[in-house]
Amino acid sequence: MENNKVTIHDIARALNIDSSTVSRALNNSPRVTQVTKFKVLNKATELGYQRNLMASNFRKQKSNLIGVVVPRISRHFFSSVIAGVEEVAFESGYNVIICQSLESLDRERNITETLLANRVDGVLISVSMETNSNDHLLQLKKNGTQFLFFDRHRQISGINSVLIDDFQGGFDATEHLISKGCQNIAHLSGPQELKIYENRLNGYKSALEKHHIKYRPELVLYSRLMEKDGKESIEKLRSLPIKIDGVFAANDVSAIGAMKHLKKNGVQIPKDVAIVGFSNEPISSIIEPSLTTIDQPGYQMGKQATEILLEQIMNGKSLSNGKKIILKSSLIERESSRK
Amino acid sequence: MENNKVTIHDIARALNIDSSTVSRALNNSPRVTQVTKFKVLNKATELGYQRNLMASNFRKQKSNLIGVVVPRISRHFFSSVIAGVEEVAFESGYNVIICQSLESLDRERNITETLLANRVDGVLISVSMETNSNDHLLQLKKNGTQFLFFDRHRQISGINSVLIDDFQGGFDATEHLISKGCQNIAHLSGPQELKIYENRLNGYKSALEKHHIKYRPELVLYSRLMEKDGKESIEKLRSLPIKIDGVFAANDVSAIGAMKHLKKNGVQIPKDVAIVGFSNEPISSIIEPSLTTIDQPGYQMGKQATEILLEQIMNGKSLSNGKKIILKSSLIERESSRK
DNA sequence: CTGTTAGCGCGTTCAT
DNA sequence: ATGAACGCGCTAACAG
Repeated sequence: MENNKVTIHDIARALNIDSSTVSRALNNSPRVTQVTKFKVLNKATELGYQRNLMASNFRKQKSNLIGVVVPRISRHFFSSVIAGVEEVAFESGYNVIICQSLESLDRERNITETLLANRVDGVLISVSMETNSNDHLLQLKKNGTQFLFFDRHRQISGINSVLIDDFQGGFDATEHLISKGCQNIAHLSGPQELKIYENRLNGYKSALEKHHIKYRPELVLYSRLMEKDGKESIEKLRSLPIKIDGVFAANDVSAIGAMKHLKKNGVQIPKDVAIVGFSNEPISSIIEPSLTTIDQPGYQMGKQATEILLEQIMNGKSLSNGKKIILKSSLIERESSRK
Repeated sequence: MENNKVTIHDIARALNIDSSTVSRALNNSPRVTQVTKFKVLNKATELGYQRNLMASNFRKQKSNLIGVVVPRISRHFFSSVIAGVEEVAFESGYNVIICQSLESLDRERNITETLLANRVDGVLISVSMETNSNDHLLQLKKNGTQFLFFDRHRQISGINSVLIDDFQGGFDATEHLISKGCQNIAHLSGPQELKIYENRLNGYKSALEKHHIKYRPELVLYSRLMEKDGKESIEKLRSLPIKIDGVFAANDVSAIGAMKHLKKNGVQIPKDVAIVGFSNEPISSIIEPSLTTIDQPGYQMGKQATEILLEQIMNGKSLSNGKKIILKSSLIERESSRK
């Protein structure tokens, strides 16, 4: 409970040297002799000294903090990304501060404000579903705070992104359904403000075209892809004159909502594979869902994004301008429990 | 790119008042007139002032940071906890810094050191599998840094914990298997250094006793509960003369390893429900695994733990001494795909 | 190699 | 209600 009040001055006083020497010794500066280093280190442990990074960071005008903004940390994709971020950051002596936008633009604005006030050295962000303007992001840019998009990005000149090949993912998902014999394939898409949903939709269209299936706009439903949206979308689809025989959902959450609703109502989608979502829940690989997923390399994405961000921080600027790193996703087909 | 150099002094100068008045105005102190407040606020936005929390925190000797230490953030239980932590912390103006021990004691020590150096106001920790000593935790205590265990705790006098009723969970899981007709139930347990595994094991024993099934020590395997441990445990069990007809795994990861191995080798566990693990993966509720889980309220735990921690921080000390908050888990049985 | 000096930006005395 | 002055703990610049 005793407040740790030991500072470098206390060490200095005890040793009859100057605090700046102590500082240098503790930072292992080459400009101080081994003997004094030794003495200082000893005295430090003797007095129970603990370095005060708050003071050090403040003095150096560097927080050694990087902020990560995600819609919701408990979604496995995002927590995987963060796992990667934390590992790379930790190795480089950075701490990671986590913020959830909870899919709210207001909150996202609030968060960037706080991060700025805390003088974080960099920001990694995957924007919310509501984010349809760039003002808060431009503020980061104007301020000179290094940042980077991952996954859910927006178009801002000069800002790099680490992305997943969403077009290919949408294409693969749709083609997979077609290969299973589906002809009337619905697509649950998200806000077209977000490039990722636009791209997945384009992949869907492209696959249909390749296989000479007519694109029907009424089979594409737009929502914020929450669980209830999946449910409601299924409702709407069932009221159509067309019999849907495959669904491609643009995220896992809506897919879950759709699946639950289908099961609850005992609806059998005729063809074998029904829903394709984007996810990489590890547990899903041991079960037998009628679910094929396009798995996203979240962990890898987190590591890579952080490496780039740290480089930007080092250089005080991005070397590449508005570069997009595209990672591959992989289609994982699982043994279906439907016959 | 222009460095934001605007400080309260710039505002003061522009207004021909003192910086201390500006400081008071910005902090909405009652000891400053409305007129000057107004002028200050206007000038602030005009000059593009941004408060510097680094300086403010340093001056106030308060970081407004709380550190969360988890074994691995990408495990759904932990990311759920963190989601809850972040929400509560954010509302109270605290930032959350995330650290992963990756189940390594060395890393955990390293982390507490960093957190201390960063002068975090409090720490929430769920210890690693390797953690068999308390030195680093006692250091926190000695330092007067408020902290709290959640889930994986250790016994330290005066330190509060938020836990899940592991005894009951183990009991429920085992009794469930018994109700399905299992008689030879194996248990994959973890390091007995950790109370949670000891308690789950005790629940297992207790359920056996209640139903007059003899406890056989050779059916309990101890490991660090990684995927490969699940696999290896199954191997060992198969080499026993006894035919296992049920498995109770003390966590989800080992359960996954076990399941995968069983399926790969086409082993049919005779009875209907085979494995009970601790998890709450949301996606698992729409699929049809031969898996019953004891779901843990991670999100709720995160919120509650944070509330207690913030209270401790407010008071500079814990009001209750070594209190244990016990949350209930719930057994979730899923439609089995085995016949 | 070490000491001296001077802040980083803010909040908090104590005056007035 | 406002100003003057100081210092949080540390590091960087310049001396010597």
